[in-house]
Amino acid sequence: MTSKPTQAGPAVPGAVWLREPRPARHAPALTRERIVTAAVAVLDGSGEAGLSMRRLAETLDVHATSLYWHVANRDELLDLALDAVFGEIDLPAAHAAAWRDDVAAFMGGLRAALLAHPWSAALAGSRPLIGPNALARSEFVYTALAGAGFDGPDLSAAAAAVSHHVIAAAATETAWRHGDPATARRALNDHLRRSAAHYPTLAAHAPSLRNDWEDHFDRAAAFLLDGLAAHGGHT
Amino acid sequence: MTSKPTQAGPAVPGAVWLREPRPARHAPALTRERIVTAAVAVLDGSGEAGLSMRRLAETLDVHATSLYWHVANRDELLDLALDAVFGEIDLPAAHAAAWRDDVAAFMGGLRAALLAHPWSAALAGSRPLIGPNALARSEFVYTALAGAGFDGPDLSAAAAAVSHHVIAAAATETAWRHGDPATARRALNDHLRRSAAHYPTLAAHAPSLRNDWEDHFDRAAAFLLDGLAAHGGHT
DNA sequence: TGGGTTCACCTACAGTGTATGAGTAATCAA
DNA sequence: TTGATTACTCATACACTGTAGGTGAACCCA
Repeated sequence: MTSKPTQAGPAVPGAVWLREPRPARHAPALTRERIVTAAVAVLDGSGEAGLSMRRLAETLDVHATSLYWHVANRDELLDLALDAVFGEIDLPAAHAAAWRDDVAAFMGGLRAALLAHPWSAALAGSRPLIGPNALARSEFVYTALAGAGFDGPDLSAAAAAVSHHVIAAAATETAWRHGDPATARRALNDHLRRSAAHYPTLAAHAPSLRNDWEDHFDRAAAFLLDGLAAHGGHT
Repeated sequence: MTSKPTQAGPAVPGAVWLREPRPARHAPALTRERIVTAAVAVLDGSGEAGLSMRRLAETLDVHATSLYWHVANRDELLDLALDAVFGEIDLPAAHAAAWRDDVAAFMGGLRAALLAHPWSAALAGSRPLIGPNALARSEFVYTALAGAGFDGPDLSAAAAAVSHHVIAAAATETAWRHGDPATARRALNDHLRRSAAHYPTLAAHAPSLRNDWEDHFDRAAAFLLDGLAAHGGHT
């Protein structure tokens, strides 16, 4: 009877985080870490659909099935890659005097990391973010908002609102920028022109839309932050 | 030389909306509409990964390649299915006296539609929402917010903030509820317990998290709406 | 030295999206 | 009514996917 991969179990969502990486006895060729960084590189170059186990293995000079010793399946690999992106968010070591600065720093850092890896925002919106790096960043927002006076369900709601806004905005931005950027825009304009009677307000404002993404993001973030400030109590 | 599918072109994102459905001369077996509703049914039953062209064709008593006469490729089919979900949002025919009621109605309707089709929220976050149904709903929010005093870039930023929050919240909710709901939660708790020292605030609040999704959603929505109210000017 | 573990490899399978071309039935022009 | 054209379905085929199962070599500890 051969050895069974007892660690790399079935494909239960979120189960990666219950599993330690294989302990490396003496510098094996493959490591979970090496695999994940290679996966991020492939994802950056070819997007989510462009990551196949065989192609990833090729970049590591290894056969595809060897990856399954270190990673249960492709989906878990995506979890790990995504958490690696969260690891790139760098936050101030100490909290600022004003909670709003902290939250703004988090939003900016998260947005930058997600935009730097265009595949990541869509992924972040579609699965529980419970990797260690994601949790560490969450902790930062939680403490910042707790300092603002939030507590209990309001605290988690506020934190969720902040993350949600950044992730969704980054996902929309990357979605619009992907591939031929003119196409989606032409489709939109075409549609609006043909039925401008139905969408008068939209038609009047769509052209100004989608020009300066960062400005767009900042305005929306300001709305949210002002709303939070009204509830938090503290300044 | 056989006829070429001149309409169903290459896989350019957003290009579905530039293409009319095939004109039905006399009740053909397959219709774009029939395909899309069947696709929604399969998606509802098996999720995004469960939708294959062959399986969809089977439910229509048709061969897989026949679908490509009416739909360019799988990706466009997803675009169409998603827009069909947006079509299920029913909004008040006339605008309410208070803009906030309109926006709240939109948020509730969108959330309900996305949750009714668990595959849809993740999809909505990952592609431009420019289908006719999506645009019609956008128009509603735009006019409501315009009535609140928003204009120019602020208007589109406000509208985006509203949609973003609903989509991201619905995506998170469905992601957590998918499959074995206990697993992600156990992974989170396990992680928090093992390193509670690193995540004190998170550890203190996580248990209360993820219980009442609707309450969670409403609180966050209130934060955003209050923030908008502070900027809009009008009541 | 022997036994057990670690881990990369090979083979194989069922399934995927979709390009291409052939075939059929309905329509239109004459 | 005839012939040509279009609208549409089907069949074949290809390159590629994730991953289960088993094999064998290198290493560790006894």
